[in-house]
Amino acid sequence: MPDTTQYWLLKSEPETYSYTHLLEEGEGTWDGVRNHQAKKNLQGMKQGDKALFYHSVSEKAIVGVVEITEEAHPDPTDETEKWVAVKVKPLYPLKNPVSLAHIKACPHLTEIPLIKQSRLSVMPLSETVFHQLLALSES
DNA sequence: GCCAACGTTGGC
DNA sequence: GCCAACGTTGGC
Repeated sequence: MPDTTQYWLLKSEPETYSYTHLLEEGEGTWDGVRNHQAKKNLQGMKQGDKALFYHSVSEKAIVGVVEITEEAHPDPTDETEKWVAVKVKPLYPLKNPVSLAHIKACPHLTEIPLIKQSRLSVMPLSETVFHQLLALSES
């Protein structure tokens, strides 16, 4: 079987839903998305895909890696049944969180959606970028 | 606290 | 269909 894993970045305010919280729960539903582009990205996710977990606002850093455990289904928090959610489980936290400032300091990473489209909360990453971002945790 | 970037709403 | 007003997100 060819490896068809796709890579993503999920953004959350740690005060609302933190990686620590996800670790405690063991598995979490990624709901509450109310943006069409983010929705489209959620619908593109396949079970087994990997995503970076980014804490926005107060931390502004990538703090961990998660895996998609359930593909897009109706968002339980949405009464209109227009929006979708996925389920994720934590894989491992990063030893050193990768800060936004650190990412911005890398010339080869200035074109990623996290930088160019700061308000998007669910975005695709290429495999290369995914690994480049993880590598920053080691430097 | 401020502001830029977007998205949504509603008047016309 | 256009656009002003307003709300939200998120970086600084």
